[in-house]
Amino acid sequence: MSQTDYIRDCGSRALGARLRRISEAIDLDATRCYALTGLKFEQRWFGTLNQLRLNGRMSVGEIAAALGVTHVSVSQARKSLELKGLIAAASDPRDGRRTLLALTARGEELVARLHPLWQSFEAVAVEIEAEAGGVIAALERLENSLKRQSFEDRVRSRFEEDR
Amino acid sequence: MSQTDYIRDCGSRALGARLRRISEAIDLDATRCYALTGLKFEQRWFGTLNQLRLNGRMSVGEIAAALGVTHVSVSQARKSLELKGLIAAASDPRDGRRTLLALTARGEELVARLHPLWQSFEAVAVEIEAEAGGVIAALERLENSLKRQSFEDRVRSRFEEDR
DNA sequence: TGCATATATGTAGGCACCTACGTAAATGCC
DNA sequence: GGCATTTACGTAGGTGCCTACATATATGCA
Repeated sequence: MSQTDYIRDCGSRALGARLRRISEAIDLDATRCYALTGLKFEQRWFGTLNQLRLNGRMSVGEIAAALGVTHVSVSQARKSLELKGLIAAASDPRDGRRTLLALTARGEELVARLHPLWQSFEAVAVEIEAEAGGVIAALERLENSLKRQSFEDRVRSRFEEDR
Repeated sequence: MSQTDYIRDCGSRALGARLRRISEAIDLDATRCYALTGLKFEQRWFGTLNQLRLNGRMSVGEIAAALGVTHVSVSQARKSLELKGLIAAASDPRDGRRTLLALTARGEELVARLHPLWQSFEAVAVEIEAEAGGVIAALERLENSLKRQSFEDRVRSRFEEDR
């Protein structure tokens, strides 16, 4: 059985593993690209920095929602961003539960410096999408399918039906 | 900017992050499904166990190649599998560098027990592919594009061209 | 006003992979 | 046969996310 057959034939893990592998390949390449700028940059910073660049001050939860990740993920990235002096955090005066994040001057500088590279990333993503045709649309359809009925739900009905 | 726009517009991280997120969602659901069997199962075990089920004794490198992951990944999964007595490892008499892995009787048992669930996974993956239409094909096209020219390469030419 | 419930986010530990590095065995060439 | 190079895989540390749990603040209702 070739790898393609393995992947086609073997269910959730095959699909999940494949998605992850492509994701990791892209991320790794991007990490190498940051080296072009001579900067030490953590991939996970991008989402948060970009949101703050676009929208200014935002709460942890808002950033998480915009990125489609958990607040924990943002909370954790935020720690290292603060350590590097790229963002500042403050409690929201209107709601003591919220933590507002904003770019520091240093963060603004870094973002400005990285912007050309980010534009290259974007252009390449567009290029690949054009070349591979319909990837984003396919992923959207996949997401919608899973939203309609989760993987777990589907397996449960089949598995319990078969027993 | 809505999340969809964010994802469409923002390059490598957007695509990479999306792939990862879907992957994680599927993996998490699958983890929950293992609970149906009352077994404690690590997702990363599936690939190796399945390969050994299909092919019998295999080396670390062979499994890694079949799964499309690094040997390190297999080497690490193997450790926990051995701890659980599911596989046995032995040096290959024909090549002292190679480590051959095989299912133990206990491993065979577990695999037999999980097989119905794995079949449900497979059926659901097929169902989703039918519903979402062309996901596997799109991923293949994406993989082929990246194989033809890596993300890094593409960014490099654009970035250095722009400077 | 008080209390039950909801919301926001931080901490801890875990997951499944990766790269970098290291060591041993095998191969190939002189 | 000896040595340079290649191959195989193990170890160490890291990445970027997750769930579970916990704590504090806000909201809504009696």
